[in-house]
Amino acid sequence: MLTLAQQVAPEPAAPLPDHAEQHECYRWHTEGDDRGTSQPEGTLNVITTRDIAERLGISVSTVGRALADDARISEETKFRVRQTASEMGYVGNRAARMMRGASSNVVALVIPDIRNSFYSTIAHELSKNMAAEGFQLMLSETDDDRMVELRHLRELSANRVAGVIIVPTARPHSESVKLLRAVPHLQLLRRHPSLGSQWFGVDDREALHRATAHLVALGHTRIAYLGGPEELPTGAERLRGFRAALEEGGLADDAGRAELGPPSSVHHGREAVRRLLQEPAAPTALVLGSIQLTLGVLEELSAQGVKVPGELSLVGFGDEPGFSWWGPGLTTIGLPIQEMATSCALWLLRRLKNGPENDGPYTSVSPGSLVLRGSTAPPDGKASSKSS
Amino acid sequence: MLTLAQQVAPEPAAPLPDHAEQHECYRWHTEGDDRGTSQPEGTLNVITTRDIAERLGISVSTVGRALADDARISEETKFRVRQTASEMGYVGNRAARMMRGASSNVVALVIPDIRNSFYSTIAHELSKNMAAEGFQLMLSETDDDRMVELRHLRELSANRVAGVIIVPTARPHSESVKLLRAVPHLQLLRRHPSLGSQWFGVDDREALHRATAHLVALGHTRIAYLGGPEELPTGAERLRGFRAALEEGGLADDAGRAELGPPSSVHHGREAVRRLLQEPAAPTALVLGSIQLTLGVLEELSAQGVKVPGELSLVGFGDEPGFSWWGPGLTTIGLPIQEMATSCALWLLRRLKNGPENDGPYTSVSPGSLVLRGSTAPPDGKASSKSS
DNA sequence: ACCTGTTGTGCTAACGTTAGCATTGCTGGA
DNA sequence: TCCAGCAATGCTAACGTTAGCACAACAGGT
Repeated sequence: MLTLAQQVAPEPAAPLPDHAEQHECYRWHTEGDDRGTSQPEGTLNVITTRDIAERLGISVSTVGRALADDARISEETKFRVRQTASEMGYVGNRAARMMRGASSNVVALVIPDIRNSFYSTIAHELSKNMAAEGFQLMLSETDDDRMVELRHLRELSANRVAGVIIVPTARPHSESVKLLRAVPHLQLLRRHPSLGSQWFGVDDREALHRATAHLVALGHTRIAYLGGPEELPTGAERLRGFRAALEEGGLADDAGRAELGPPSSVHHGREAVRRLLQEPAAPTALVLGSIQLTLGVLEELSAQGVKVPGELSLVGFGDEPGFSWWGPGLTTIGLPIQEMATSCALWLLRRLKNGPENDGPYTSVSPGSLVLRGSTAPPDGKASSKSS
Repeated sequence: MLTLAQQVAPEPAAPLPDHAEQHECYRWHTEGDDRGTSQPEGTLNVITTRDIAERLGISVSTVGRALADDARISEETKFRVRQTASEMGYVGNRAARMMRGASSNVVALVIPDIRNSFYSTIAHELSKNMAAEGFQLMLSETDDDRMVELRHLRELSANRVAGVIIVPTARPHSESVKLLRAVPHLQLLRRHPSLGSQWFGVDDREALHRATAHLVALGHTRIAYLGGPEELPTGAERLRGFRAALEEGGLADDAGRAELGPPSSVHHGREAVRRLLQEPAAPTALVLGSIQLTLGVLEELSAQGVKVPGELSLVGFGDEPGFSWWGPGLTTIGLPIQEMATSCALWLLRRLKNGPENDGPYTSVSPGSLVLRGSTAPPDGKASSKSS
């Protein structure tokens, strides 16, 4: 069978190595019989307004104004300029324009990890809304490391991004705070007081409160919570919601068990749930506090063949594609990320258009919802309501 | 119970509306008793080298050289400049530097949709590798629309990005081709001849060939393929692999049935598999040609309660978290996206460092692998090998 | 005393674009 | 005939940074 590489280059067929053995196979073609351009790429001399002006025998100003559709330029000149610009492949230089005081058309999204579907959804909504208004999106991943965050913010500042939407690390560096102060910005999901009071988030406490209360109502008395560390604002809120629900349910202090750790580690989710199940008085119910942890827990429970909700009732976090078909269907905490992201985008766009006017403290809290499926039941093992 | 908003603003508690009813609740605080800075944000006058020079009574050149750690500047001056720069919160203006011929430190990733985990994995790897070398990542989503793609490429060109990694649409606009020609670029996964011969992709044909051959070997004689349109290079290759395997298996022409459609529509996956199962001579096996279609199919089969592999053998595409715990475990086509993305990043970095030298046609083809789980079996219904 | 080299710094131009002001040629009213 | 007014365009400076060249001060060798 022919492979793609062989189709592309009609050289004598050097058979490809075994697929199972290596991951990549490189091919340098020595001759350029390829359909692609033969010009050295990336070396194209860039066209400026001056080039156009010289070609047409007019001044740079006129060219600039014609391209900007200035009213003072005759239609005929405009037409000739535009035509020539197009012919010569002119592309305006935004860096030069920026130096004349214009602001950039780039906004940045600073998040822990784009692979988390939470954040990729946000990135998508943001990108879509921003692109519609002519803005480009810059993506910076912090990996929840404040120094990485700082490095990114330095770069973003140097690039003079017009705005920043950030899911901050637990305790941003003081220089990060300074840098953000010079740019319209918005905190998302997590909130750190030093970064100002523009914040869009979810009511984490309420969300976990409802999830936990649901388990309490079913009659569970040994409930565990597995979530992010308390130093993260979201982690702290979620833990509070969990504890509050236990307290309100009149459960003893030792009824609840909280296991905190890195929230974006699938691996940690697997480890933690394994430990929990091996304990002498293992919990009969488990609430989760992050998507990645949920993914890990689901993997581990599947692997171990734990019966849900028979042996363990489970409330997940977030609502990923696989959650609905996992085991009996995963009861989970659903969050309106898409709507939130859109709101963020619109807020930032308005802020960028209107300037700092009316730019007082601003906060938007979205509530979560409890999506009831089959993974929760009373502790005796009888399945409860099952609906999607 | 208190909500976050109330904690943030100690105003008389206006009770939050019912959570189930609305998605967001806005709060404008009229007074700034917030901990955040009281400076008008985003209005900070930006510091330039000139400001530093004036403060120290030296020339801009000296400041510039001190900051660039030029050997000709005395250590003492360097120290004073750096200190003052830090004090004043100086952040170099990359736009100005770019005008002096320096290239930008931004590379762009142009993809259909970041929500596809395929692409978010790529974005992550790219971002990580690029950030390590001081590059920032710009994200552009095309939604598989060539005009959107064009608009993005225009913006990217205006911003003078240093490089572009692109998953092109089926038939890029001729202006897109021109624009890309001026920038070091690299095609990923999909390949369009007009965009040159730098390409990293997977052996789509081989991957689908193996998946289909696996089903043929099990004894299936009515096999369906559900994948992207033939106009996409990946779509065409996958279809070819599917057909080739059928042919080699000695099956009649009508044994195979190909259903083509939008590859990134989960909804279309659901619809299509529903139609397939209702047909008079419904297929006994199904191979999929995209992640999103696979997600749709899994949802639909779960919802309908179709027995897999009893009633239908299934080979998915990609390897998402949920695939291993879906039903009996999904046999699927695994692709080394992570490794591919890393290779892309390294290639582009090398290209950016070394310039166009040695920049001939280049192609890298990664093979896929068949991950055997429980969703495939002989047509009589007996389960085959089950391993993860 | 002169030349040479070194060290540290300043001056100036240039990158591509745009905004303010000046200039040219023309039309129409006094 | 002269000038106001307008339309169309040109000239120049400025944005912040950097590279090339010039310059000043001083040391060491002849």
